[in-house]
Amino acid sequence: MNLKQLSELLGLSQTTVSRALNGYPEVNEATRERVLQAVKETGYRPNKAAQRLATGKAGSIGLVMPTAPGHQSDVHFGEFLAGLGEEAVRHDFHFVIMPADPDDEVAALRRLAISGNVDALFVAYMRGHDPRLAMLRSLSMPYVVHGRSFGSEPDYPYLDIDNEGAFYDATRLLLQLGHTRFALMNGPMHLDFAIRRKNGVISALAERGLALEEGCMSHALMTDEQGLLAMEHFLQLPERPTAILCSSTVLALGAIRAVNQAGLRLGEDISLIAHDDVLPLLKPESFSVPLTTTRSSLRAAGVRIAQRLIGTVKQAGPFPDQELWKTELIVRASTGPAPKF
Amino acid sequence: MNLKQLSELLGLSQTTVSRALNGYPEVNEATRERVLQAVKETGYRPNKAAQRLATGKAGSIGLVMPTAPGHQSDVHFGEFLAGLGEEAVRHDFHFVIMPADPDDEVAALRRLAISGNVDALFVAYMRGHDPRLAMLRSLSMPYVVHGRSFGSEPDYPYLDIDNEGAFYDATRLLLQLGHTRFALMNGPMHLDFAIRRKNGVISALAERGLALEEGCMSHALMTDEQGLLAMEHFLQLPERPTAILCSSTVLALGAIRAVNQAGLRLGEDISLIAHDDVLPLLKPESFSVPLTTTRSSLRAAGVRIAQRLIGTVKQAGPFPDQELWKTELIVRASTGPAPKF
DNA sequence: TACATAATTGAAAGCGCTTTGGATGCCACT
DNA sequence: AGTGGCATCCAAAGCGCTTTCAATTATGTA
Repeated sequence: MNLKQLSELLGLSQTTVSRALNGYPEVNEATRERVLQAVKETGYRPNKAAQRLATGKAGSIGLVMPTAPGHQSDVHFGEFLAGLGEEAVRHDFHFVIMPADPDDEVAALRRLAISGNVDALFVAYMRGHDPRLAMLRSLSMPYVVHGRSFGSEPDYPYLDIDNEGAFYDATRLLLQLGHTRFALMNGPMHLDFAIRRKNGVISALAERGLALEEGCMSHALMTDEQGLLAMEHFLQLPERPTAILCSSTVLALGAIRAVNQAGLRLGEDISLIAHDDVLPLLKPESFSVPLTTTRSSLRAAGVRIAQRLIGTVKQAGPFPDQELWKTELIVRASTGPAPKF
Repeated sequence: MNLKQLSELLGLSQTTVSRALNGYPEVNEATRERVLQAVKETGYRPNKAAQRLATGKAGSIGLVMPTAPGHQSDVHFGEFLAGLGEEAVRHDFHFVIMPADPDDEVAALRRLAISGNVDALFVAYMRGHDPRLAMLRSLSMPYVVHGRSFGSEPDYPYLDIDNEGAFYDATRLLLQLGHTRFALMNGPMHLDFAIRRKNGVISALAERGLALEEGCMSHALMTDEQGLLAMEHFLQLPERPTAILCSSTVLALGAIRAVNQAGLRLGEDISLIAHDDVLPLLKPESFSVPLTTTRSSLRAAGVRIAQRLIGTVKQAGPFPDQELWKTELIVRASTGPAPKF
């Protein structure tokens, strides 16, 4: 069943039927009723491809999913997607996901944009001086960046959390507890959030005349295995750190295992603060020693970005271009006074 | 730049240019070269919407992502998606993801199918007597089911792992180690894999004249929190089970925490076997007590399903309709002889 | 040389929708 | 009766591609 058939069935023109369906005002209410009734009876659905060709709108937002043989799938990605989805489903939007090799993201993004399959783009996993920004700017397609790109002019639409502030505050808390030996367990070095979190730690330490030793910093994928390895390394240092800052509860999972294996007690021998993306899988409050965290819901960010993206496509009012969310510092049992030596 | 402009530029007809681009044999090689060259220079990309309208093919596979406010995002889902993606990217396919309320999956799937946005469907989270099967059959669109639907005629295309066999084997191993008190920590009751795994346990036990007590079975979302709760419950039973079968390493994570908190030793007081989907996040071999598991890579399943789906759309040879993968039973330290009372 | 055959290319008809630019009829008002 | 304004509706022109059918030229064969 297509428009033509439907309109013949009704004895109307395609024009009128189309207008009736799309809520145009210049159609008689009685006629509209008839059309709607016929749609119900025949089960007519407009052909999306045709609609898209005619209007240029696709009703979808695009994103690139980094993936490759051997590439770790990322829990954080799934959670974020759920947030986007939650909002999209309210507006009858869908996603087009372009899987791409992580080394090929710029090209993949461009391909996605000019594929005509999407109305707007969502971009994540931002890096310092991210080359995608220039490309996006040249694209004349709405987009929102999740995160920011350290070193680039912040004149693009983004939603980010205050990573630097979060880790600054967390570090200050530990300083107040008397800690002087710090270690930072971070995400991959080139990623923006990792850079900012590091800066947050460094600047809080600097205020007390302290520095972050080179060996007290790890950059790795945020898996529990990497957390274990990094912590094992820290624990072997001659001047063992007593205060650990951790970029994810997933890393913390492994880190804590290492702490336990070394026979140390979390919250006493070692204090640890992790950033909590509010993954349903890992609740910091139900760790055996509940975790002190900086919290910001990844999912909520997904919802918000979807709102902005879809809103822009539907031209539903202006949205703030830049949003920076504060995180919450939630103190639980994994932090305590620095041990006395 | 569109086809018309490009063809005028080349002094050729749209027909010839189109054929040159799509690899038709009846075009002069020299001409094809010229066209390809011009494409490179102009950066011409065919409009997908038009292509789709003309051919009816979208170059994409569709899937429904269960999501709702408060709905747990599922690590397993992300991992599976990565597998699909890995294969899709090799064929320049993408996904269209339709987020939908879990209660609305049948309707969402139908909407997706008739939206004309996809060439094939992937379906997961199968339930017993799943109502989606009948719908899919009526659809005349290729699809592959991940899992099966207990109680339905198995005449649909699927890829599944031998859940019953896996848990049968695991249970037998524990029986051989002398265990007599079993508990099963399962996924949501209505899901097919949960039903089959339960059956596997029950039939292995039945061979020894044993039964699975009602209180020794839990059905819940596969998160570590649920694992903790279920295990705490098991440990309070008057006849405490010594052998635990667990539907996911994620559940096991919480379960083990409960075991530790109760001051019991894994592999001695309590033996545990978990099913391992090979999540990069959770490696059973790096648990503090390495986990005995039944293993089958979720990601590999994703790759394979994508192969079948894309292959079918491209009409690249026939594929087996039903595939049932065996799991591996990998013995590590979390299983040991039944304790003597 | 004449004719069948193969190799290349093109014109034009869709694919199913939206939207522009009129029609048409009806009414109120001069 | 003449005019302008409304409310409705429609024919037809795209949107940018693929594909059928046909035309043209080159090649080979009798």
